[in-house]
Amino acid sequence: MQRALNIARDRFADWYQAVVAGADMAESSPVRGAMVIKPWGYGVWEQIQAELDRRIKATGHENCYFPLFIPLSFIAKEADHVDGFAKEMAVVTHHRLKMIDGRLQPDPEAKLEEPLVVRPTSETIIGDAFSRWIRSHRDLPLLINQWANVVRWEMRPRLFLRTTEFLWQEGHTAHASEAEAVAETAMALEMYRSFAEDVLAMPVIAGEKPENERFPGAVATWSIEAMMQDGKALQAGTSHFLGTHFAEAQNIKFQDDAGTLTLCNTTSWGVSTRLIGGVIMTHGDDDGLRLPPAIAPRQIVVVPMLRDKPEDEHVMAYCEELVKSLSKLSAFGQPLRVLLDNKKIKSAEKRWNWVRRGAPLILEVGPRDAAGANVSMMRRDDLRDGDKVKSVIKPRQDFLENAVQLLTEIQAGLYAEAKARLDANIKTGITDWAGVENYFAGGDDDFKGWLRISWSKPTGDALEKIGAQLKALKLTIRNAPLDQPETFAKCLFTGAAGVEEILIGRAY
RNA sequence: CGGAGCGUAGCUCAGCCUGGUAGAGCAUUAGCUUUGGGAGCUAAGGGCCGUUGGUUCGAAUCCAGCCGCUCCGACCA
Repeated sequence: MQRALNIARDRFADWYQAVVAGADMAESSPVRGAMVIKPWGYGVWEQIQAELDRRIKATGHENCYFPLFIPLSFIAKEADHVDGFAKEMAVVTHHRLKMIDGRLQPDPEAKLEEPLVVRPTSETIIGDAFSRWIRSHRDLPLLINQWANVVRWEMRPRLFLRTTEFLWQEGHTAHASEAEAVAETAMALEMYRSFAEDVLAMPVIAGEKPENERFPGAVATWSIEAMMQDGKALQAGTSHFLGTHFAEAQNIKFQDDAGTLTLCNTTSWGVSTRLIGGVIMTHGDDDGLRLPPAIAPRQIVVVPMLRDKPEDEHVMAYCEELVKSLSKLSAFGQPLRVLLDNKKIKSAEKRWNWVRRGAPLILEVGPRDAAGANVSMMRRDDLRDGDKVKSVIKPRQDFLENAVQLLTEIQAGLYAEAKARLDANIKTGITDWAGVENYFAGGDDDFKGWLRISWSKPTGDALEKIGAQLKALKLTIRNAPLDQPETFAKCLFTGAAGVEEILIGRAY
């Protein structure tokens, strides 16, 4: 059968790259690990930004912008933070180039007194501002967000999933009490969960990261974890309770109503362009991407079937009117995003381009459709009947009346499909290490999903040991889901009394 | 940074083992045909065969270095 892609999901890594390329979302750049995000990929990011930004503002946060460059000394202030990020830092050491021996290179005369790091995250530079902005309990809570790019010098980049430079949103807040800060962290986590599920149609498990997977410098880290179609986990968003660690390091203090100088409790939380990788690996199929309508830059694409004949004019006029009528409608609280694809390329090619890009609804309109007031409709979420492409002829008026409902159905359908996969592939009931080994035996390519097991939540060296044990099977602890039972089986690792259930699995 | 594989036309790749004038399909351009859907025929354009050096009368092909990409590890949103 002829597919829109020439690689199927059984070669998942190759398939992923084929989808990104086929959907024309991004490409690698001359700089290793840094990607060019192309209009269709960036369009998805703009939808993510727009909707998440609404939610961030609705919960009382304000947007700011902090510098890309951070004085090296700032990073050095929080010891764990240094440990976590030192190995992946881009550093600016000079401010001028000079031609020396015929080669353009940094001018030794123009060496910076203090090197600047390119932000890998902004806790330190925002903390510095917080220490100046906060004086009184009346300045709290301070709720800030920024949309920015960050740089982490990663070893093995993968488009969208792990790039040297990536785009994200980072929330940073300061609070008068620990309880308030923890509540803020929970709020952000819940915002991410609902955003992932309702907007990206990507079901996730929200929970707390174990001690050894925490953000460097955090007291506690929570995450949402999504299951990709190869069974691996993708950490899709994080929320960190930083306690007073950064407040201590950066002197973020306030006078309470009794006049006592007190350290703030701070939080930070973020999601990145990685979400786009998650959407691809959650919803893509062997014909390319399938975009949830809520984030599709174009939800309906109209492809006129032109043949350089006089009736083309009528077809175009009909299509223009159709697009105009559709554009008056609203779905997911926003005006419908409709495109008339009038590029001067072959119609058949247009169709397959939109299939690969994952436009939720593709309408083909030929002379006979135009004459009969019909449209030929393809649903990207339900493209084929066996090997054949399902193209359904519908009266134009019916389509207009049902378009919004249809998009809502597609959104729900993609979620339901992914949710069923997630639920079916979290295995419970394994109670000893031999069972884990046995379950994850066999090839890396086998679909395994995750295990939900009980443990005694060891810390320190005991936890390190478990980490190493898991690592031998390429497993990690993903998180301890928020939703916990009343009673627990014995700890799978130690045999001690269980106190918590955790998810383990392979991850990106 | 370690292990494996790969760099040949815009794209996907063959040719390399066994050295002897640079190939195919798709895409592009032109003409004709076709017209409910990824069309057919004919013709044309398009290559420092990643890069530097070595071996050789002769290198896409053999050898070495370098650069880049992909996969597997270590790192990670």
